[in-house]
Amino acid sequence: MVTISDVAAFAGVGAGTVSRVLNESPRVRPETRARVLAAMAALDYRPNPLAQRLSRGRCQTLGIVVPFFTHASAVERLRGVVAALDGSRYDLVLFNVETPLHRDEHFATLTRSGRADGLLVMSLRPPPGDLDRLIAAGMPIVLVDVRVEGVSAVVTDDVEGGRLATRHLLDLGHERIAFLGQDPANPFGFTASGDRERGYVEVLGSSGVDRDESLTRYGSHDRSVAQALAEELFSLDEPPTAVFASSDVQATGVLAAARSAGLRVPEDVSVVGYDDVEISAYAGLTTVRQPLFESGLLGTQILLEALEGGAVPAVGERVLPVELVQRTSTAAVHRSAA
Amino acid sequence: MVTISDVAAFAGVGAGTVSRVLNESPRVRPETRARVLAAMAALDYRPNPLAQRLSRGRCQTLGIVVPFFTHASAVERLRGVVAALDGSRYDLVLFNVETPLHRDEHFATLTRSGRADGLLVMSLRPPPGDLDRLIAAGMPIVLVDVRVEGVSAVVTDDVEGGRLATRHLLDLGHERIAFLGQDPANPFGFTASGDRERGYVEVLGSSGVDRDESLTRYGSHDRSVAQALAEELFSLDEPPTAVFASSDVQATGVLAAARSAGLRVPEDVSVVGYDDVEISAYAGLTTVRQPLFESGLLGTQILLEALEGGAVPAVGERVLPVELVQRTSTAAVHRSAA
DNA sequence: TTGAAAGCGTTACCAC
DNA sequence: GTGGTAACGCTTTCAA
Repeated sequence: MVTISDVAAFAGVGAGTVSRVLNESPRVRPETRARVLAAMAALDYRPNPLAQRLSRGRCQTLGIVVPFFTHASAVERLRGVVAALDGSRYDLVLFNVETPLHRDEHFATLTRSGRADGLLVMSLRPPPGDLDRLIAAGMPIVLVDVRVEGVSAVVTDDVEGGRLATRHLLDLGHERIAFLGQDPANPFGFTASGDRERGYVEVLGSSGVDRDESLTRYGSHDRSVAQALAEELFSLDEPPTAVFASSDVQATGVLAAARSAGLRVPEDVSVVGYDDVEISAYAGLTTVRQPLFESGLLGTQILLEALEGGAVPAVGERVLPVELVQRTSTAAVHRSAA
Repeated sequence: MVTISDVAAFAGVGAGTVSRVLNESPRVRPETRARVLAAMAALDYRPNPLAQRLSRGRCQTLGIVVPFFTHASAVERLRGVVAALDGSRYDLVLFNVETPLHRDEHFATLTRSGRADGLLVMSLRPPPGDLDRLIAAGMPIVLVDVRVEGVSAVVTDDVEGGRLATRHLLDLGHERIAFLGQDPANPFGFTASGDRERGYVEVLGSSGVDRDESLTRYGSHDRSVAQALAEELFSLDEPPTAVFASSDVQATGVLAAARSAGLRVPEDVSVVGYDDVEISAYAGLTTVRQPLFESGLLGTQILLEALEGGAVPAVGERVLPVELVQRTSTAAVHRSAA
């Protein structure tokens, strides 16, 4: 393994000079630089990243904490992260979270800094103690899809998204609109589904439509779970004429349930999803689009800026827009059915 | 920042002893250990990973090189990788590849070792020069979904997969079977699609069915591209009665094309995919299942073993099984249509 | 069993 | 401009 002092000896200079050449310092005479470069080439020298990192006190790494990274929406966000990192000198290390214990373990190890120079946290609230420790240690942190007082974040307005979906269904004449989402009291403290539900409840209320609590179902993010819940809804004495699912994956579960119940979409039942992931266009799903890719991209860019700037980033919140994307899973309510 | 010598001073021992406690060496008297542990707790000491890595000469990191990591099949493999890494002390750093240039850049930086202690390479052939350099440097490497002489690999038999799909369609009485896949002369040198095509050609031949070259279409992995290609096929004077697509994503494009051409699946046309990703069950797609999750898991386990063992791993090839999964997108050919 | 000290390969400060 | 030389914080060898 050829080291910096080998190069220095070969070129007849000091190690410091080689380092300066390496780091493109202007304080090196051109001829010296040339000699050093020649030596590096001759010896096929590669600086040892480990030594650089220790010496600089930075590990050239961005940590991404993401729950259920295989979910379509998470993958889409990660795509944005990777795009933002492309061409930068930072490595991306992935911390997947499937359980609250997982989350705590990751944050515990991350507070022993040196594993990441900056942190992008998706959808989940870091444990307060660890968060304080990280902030105190000067670790730049950007949140995506979750907000915490005093931390920069890229978010969307989930309540508004819930309103958009519900208003769309009301406009089509639906009144028996089911909501299928995640229990607001989930172990991770995810708030997105609950916020969308709030938008749904709010719009129902302001439209003078009584909310029928029996049309609300909570379950995990699995398609199969959503399908089972939707089958329950469809077998009610007075089934819903429309279902608002708080994610597209769940919405496809609803579509599958409709199919197995012999219901036509959108003739017999309308379905609205949330996210607009890749599968949604294929499924013809009307949905609320949130800019997933952009959220990952922007969050990472903010983080990189903070890292380059050196200073602690100004805390700020960027709100990305949501919009309704109309496809073929929604239509005017079929009055005779009701 | 509290360091190892702070702890040593506090506990009244040498730094070496603290290190031994840290690394669970048995050569520490219990009472000494207790004193050191107390000191660490009192000072809230966290070892600096950067220093540990430099000193040990290992960076506790696994590099994963993966083309198009957002593709469903890649995500599923990554899920296996993450599962295998869960609980290990290794970080996962992700190198996404979208272009041949991308690939070369990643391998070039990786050869300056110190960014990863081991490498898992998916689906693509490392540039020979870099590969030799990496192997010479003693970097453990495991390939998944690709084989290179002299390197450990986890693979499946894609030719056999192609045979399974084709035989299934022949058994159903189809003879005009289209193949929709990737150009064997693609810039990455991906071979999976080409191998599946070989299986297809082979079985057609051995069954005495003439292969109609006009029923072969090549395109990128996008659903929309596959859909367009399938639309071409369906508008032929003598359209195919079945399509074998070399991935499930492409197969769903075929399904969409059938839908837009007014063809019923499977009554008018049968479709077989490949991979068995999550969406396939939802789409009711008959497909050739390959163990994606398992391939990532096993590849990573082999890599970890090599890393723990210290020695260069024995070069070996693990072949995972493929199987036909029958769903509702295939049926006996409708003779009257032909 | 333990302490002292020599690495690990850079960077960065301080003279010259 | 450049060389010499402390750091950086840990692991590990060598004595004791």
